[in-house]
Formats: sequence, C-alpha cells, structure tokens
Amino acid sequence: MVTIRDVAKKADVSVATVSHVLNKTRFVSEVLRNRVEKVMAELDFHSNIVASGLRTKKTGSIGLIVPDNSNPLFAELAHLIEDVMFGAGYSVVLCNSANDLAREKAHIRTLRSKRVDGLIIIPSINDPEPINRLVGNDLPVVIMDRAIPGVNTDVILVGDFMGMKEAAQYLLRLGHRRIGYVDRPVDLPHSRERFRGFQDALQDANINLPPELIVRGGFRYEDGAQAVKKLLRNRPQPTAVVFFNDISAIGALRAAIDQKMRVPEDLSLIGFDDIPYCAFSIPRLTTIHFPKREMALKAGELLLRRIELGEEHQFETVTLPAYLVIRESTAKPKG
Amino acid sequence: MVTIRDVAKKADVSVATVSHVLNKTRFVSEVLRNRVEKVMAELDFHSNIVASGLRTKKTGSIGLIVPDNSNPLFAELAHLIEDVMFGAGYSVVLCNSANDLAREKAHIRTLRSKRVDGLIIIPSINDPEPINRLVGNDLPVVIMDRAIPGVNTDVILVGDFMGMKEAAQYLLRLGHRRIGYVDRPVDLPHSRERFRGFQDALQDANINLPPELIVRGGFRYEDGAQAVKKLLRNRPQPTAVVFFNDISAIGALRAAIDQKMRVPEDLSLIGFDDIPYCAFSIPRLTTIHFPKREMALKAGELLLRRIELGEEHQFETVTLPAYLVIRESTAKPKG
DNA sequence: GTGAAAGCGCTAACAC
DNA sequence: GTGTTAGCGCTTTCAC
Repeated sequence: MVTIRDVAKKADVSVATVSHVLNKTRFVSEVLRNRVEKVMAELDFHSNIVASGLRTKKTGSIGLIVPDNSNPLFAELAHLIEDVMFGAGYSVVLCNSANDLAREKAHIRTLRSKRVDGLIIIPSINDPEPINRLVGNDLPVVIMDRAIPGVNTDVILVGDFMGMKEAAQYLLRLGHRRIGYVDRPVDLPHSRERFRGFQDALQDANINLPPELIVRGGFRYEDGAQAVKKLLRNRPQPTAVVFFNDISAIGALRAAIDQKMRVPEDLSLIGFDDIPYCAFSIPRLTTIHFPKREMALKAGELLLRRIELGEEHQFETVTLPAYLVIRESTAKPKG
Repeated sequence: MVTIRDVAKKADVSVATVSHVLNKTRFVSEVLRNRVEKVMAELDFHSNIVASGLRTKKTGSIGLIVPDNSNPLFAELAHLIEDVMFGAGYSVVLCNSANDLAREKAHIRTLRSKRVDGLIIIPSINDPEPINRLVGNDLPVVIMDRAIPGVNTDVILVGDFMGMKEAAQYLLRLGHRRIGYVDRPVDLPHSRERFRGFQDALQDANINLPPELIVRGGFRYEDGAQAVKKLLRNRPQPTAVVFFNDISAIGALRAAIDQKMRVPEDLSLIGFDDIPYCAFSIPRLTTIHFPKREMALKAGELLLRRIELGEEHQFETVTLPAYLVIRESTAKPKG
C-alpha cells in the first residue's frame, strides 16, 4: 500500500504538504499541488483512513443497529439512513440485533471499539444503562422508533398511539364493534403505545374489549396467519382485526382467504408501517403510515449535529406523526 | 477514552502485558492477568481497534455493496451476510450503489481507504477494471449474483439460465404458447442469462417469440404493473408472463386483477427470487427460488478463506442452482 | 508557502 | 514471564 510518504518522496515535497493537499487544510501553491495530485494518481494512492482516524479521532463511519434487516420496514430505514449518511460523507456499519439483548450489547461494544463517530439504534433493549454509558463516553447516539425510559440521547419516535387510535376510530366509524388485536410476542414501548391507542379508541366509544380478542402473536407472516385463525375461532367472530405490523396483517390476509373469508366483506384488516407492498396486495392493505423517510432524515440530522457541532446539551425527543392510509382491506361489517 | 497505557499504569504492568492479555497472544501469569482484567473492567476500557488496525493491517470489517437494500432480495442477502460475518468476528459496512456506477466506484474507493479486510459486491458495474485493481492491491473480493467478464475474484452465481428455462418449460407443458417476458430496464449478465433461458425453452419447443411480447420494464412494483398492461394490449393476449423478478411480478399481479383478469385462470404469472412474500400473496406466486442462504454462506466462506488464509491462487466461480417453485399463479391456459 | 517532527493507541520484536 | 520501545500512516504544531 502506498503511503503519504511515498507520495511525498516521489513528488519531492514534505509529508505535510501531501497531507494538506489531501485535506485542503492549508494553502499549497498550485505548482506543488499539481505535482502532488499527479503523483497520487500515478501511484494510485488511497489515503489510509485508519491512520488518520487514529490522529483525528474520526472514522467517518457510524453504526446502525436494527433488529432485522430482512424486515421491509427496517430494510428501508437502513437504506434511507445509508443514503443520508453517504451524502454527508459517512459510511454505515449495519448490525442486526435479532431482537436479542446479548447480541445488541455485543454490537454496541464492537462499534465502540471501532470508534464509530456515532450510533443510530432501533433498540431491543429496554435498559438505558448500556446506552447512557456510551453517551457518557462522548459517543453521539440517536434512538429510533422505540422509547427507552431514562435514556440520555436524542430519540425519534412515531405517533404510535395516535396512529393506532385513528385506525380503531375508523373501524368504529364503519360500524365495527368486535375488533380483534394482534400484538408482538413481547412488548416494547412502541407496541405498548399502539395497543394503548387501540384501547383508548374503544374506551372512548364505550366498546368492550374482551380478552379473547387480544392475541399475542408475532411480527412475521406466519404469526399473523396463526393469530387470525385463532381469533376467527371465537363466536361471535370479530368483524375486524388490527395488527401490530403490516407483515403479520398480510400473513393474516392470506390465512383469512384460506378460510374462505372475504376481505374486507367478512373481515376488515389493518396493518401498521405502510411497507411498499401494502399498495399492491390484493386487496390493498389499509394501514398506518410510518414516516420512514422523515425518520431517516431526522435521525441523520440529529446525529450529524451531535457529531459535527459537538452539541452536548438538551436531548431532543421528536415524535413524527403516523396516519391512517385507507385502502381496500377495510369496509363496513356485513349485516 | 481510556487507553492501554492507563490500564497498564493502574495495574502496574507494562503495556505489552496489557496487550497480551487483550489478545491472548502470549502467556501471562494468572496474577497479572486477573489484575489487568479487573482494571480494564473498572476503567471501562475498550480497546481501540483503529489503533490496532494501524499496526496489524486488519480492521475486522468488510464492505458489502448491494444495489438497493430496500429490495427484499438484497435486504435478506445483506442480513444473512451480516449474520455469518458477525459469527466470524467481522462487522459489515453496508453500501447501496443504487445501480449507479459512479456511486459504486465511490463506495469502493471509500471502503478501500477505510482498509476493510474484504469486499462482497453485487455489482452494477460491468467493467472488471476497478475491481481487478482492488484485487491487485490485495483486497479480497467476492462478486455475487452477477458475472463480470474478466474479473479476478471469486464469484458466486445463481443458475439463472436453467432456472428461467425450467419456468418456461413448465409454462409450455401447461400448454401456453403466447408467453410474455418482462426484463429489467438495462440488462446485466444475470438478466441476460435469465432471458436466454427463457428463449432457449421456447426455441426447444419451436415456439415463436414475437418482439411485442418482450418488454423492457423494470424491477419495481410499478414497473411490473406497467409492463403487464402493455403486454395485455396485444391481440391475441399472452396467456402467461414471466418476470425478471418477484417484485415486478407482484406489481403485475395487482395490475392484472385491476384489469379484471383472473390469475391464473386468464393469465399465468411467474416471478424470480422467491422473496418471502411470494408464499403469502393472493394467489401465491409461482417463482424461481434464489438460494439466498447458500449464497450468503458461500460468499462468507470464500471471503474468509481469502482473508484469513490469504489464499492467492485460483479464483473460484460457483453457480448455485435455482429451481422452480410452483404455487398458485400458474395454470393451464383457458380454452 | 513549506518542512520537521511529535504523537495518536496499539502490536510485536527484542531484551532480560 | 515481563518490560522497553520502535514503528504503523497519518495530522498538526511549531519553526522558518
């Protein structure tokens, strides 16, 4: 690997000069600058960022921890974040936590050792301690999507409560009275909020929510399928079901059709996230829009501000509105 | 940030000893080892991998360049690769090329500057030169999914030709004679292979493939929808359409239904990739299975071999079989 | 406008 | 068994 030294020697200048043309960090006469640049090209010189990082304490990389990059929501978020960070000159190290605390902590540890300039996390952790320790060590962190009580970072949330409440209200307005709810297997702040929004809407309308209509399902296709089958075993059957996320709603849609139910005539279904596929399923899925682009942008913005302006004060918590997108999987209950 | 020096001082040993307990790279008496480890924990020491990387020329990171992490195929591949690399102690820097050559080159340049230990690329580039230059500089690279003629790396391909041929043969066996084909907007080796497989099957059966049944569409939902609408304007209409990928097939499925076509009764549809959603669409999508797990595993294996064993010889090209998965979007043509 | 040189935090050869 | 120390390839202060 060719070094700055090699370039300096061949261009007959000092390493300082080479460094300065590299970083435009002080004036270099045109003659020398041209000479240096020519030699760099000739030698196919690629500045060693590891070495410069050792001096400058900047790596030009950030860590991004998501639960599961196979999930279309997280995949899109990861993509968008990579996009804004690329624009700002940073690379992103992508880590999947698999909803596993130990793994998440391992990734945090590694990322810290690698001296990433910042961290964006969609946490599986509910414990602020490992994260607060990072911040204490001057590592800018932004938490996305899931609130962790007591965390000292910027956090960007989605209007889970209101989004889900709006969905339930819509169903109520259509005339539904027996509405099922399918949750994640283990709850986290965001899922709790969504469920609260759902409950709140029913309560406002004085609708009873019997426990048999709440199922702790999962966030995968199969989970949604299983959950809806279970709900459909109830008598009377629910006329609508709301899901923690789109994927499980789509699995449920499939299972409902398999059970000869018509959607939405016999059963209304609502998801959450508004993944691209919702607009193409048959029927198209009514869902709550998750503002992915806005979240990625905001996350990038807040992180970059901490990194580059070194802001230390006031952590911000911003909540982006989620809103209902009415498509074709919802209708009035029959009868 | 606490350094090895701080630890050494506090534990009253030399930095060498600290380094050696850190890396288990030479024997350290239990007494000292315990003392050092205790101090490390007390000071919350996190070894600076940037610094060690400068000495060892290893960063413990690899680069992964995919066209678009929002695409479920690439998202899953990225996830799987992260998984195997995590298991081997590496982080992965994820980059989206957006099918843009300039961007892909920019990423390669950055990754090289960051001295990643290896690179896995799903190239948008057709030009072996930038990649061969990397290899010339001792950066292990493996190319996935798309062949680049003349490249000096390991490459892992999928049986595009045979997979697509099998799909077409299946359609032929069902009795289809007017079969449409929807390709990517600009072809790359893998799409060319797929198309060749399709052509080959028709040719074997002495079926004519009129140009109006071939559309250069795209790989997004909307593209598939547009493409199928265009195909359906032909008279006689095709009775089946094969798509370059699942996403466009799913978009087409939606559009076909919108045009009051029944799938598969009026129109058979086949995708490619077997993304998870295919098993849940209505109807479930017949497609060609893309061996994602096997590819990720193989890519990791080959890359790690180059990185850790420093193998220099013989580049390998492995082709993983792709096979037809018959679901519900295909049937005999009516009439 | 340019160069010399110290030093970032680690590893590893060498010395004892 | 353990310690000393010379770098790894850069950046940046200080000097001219």
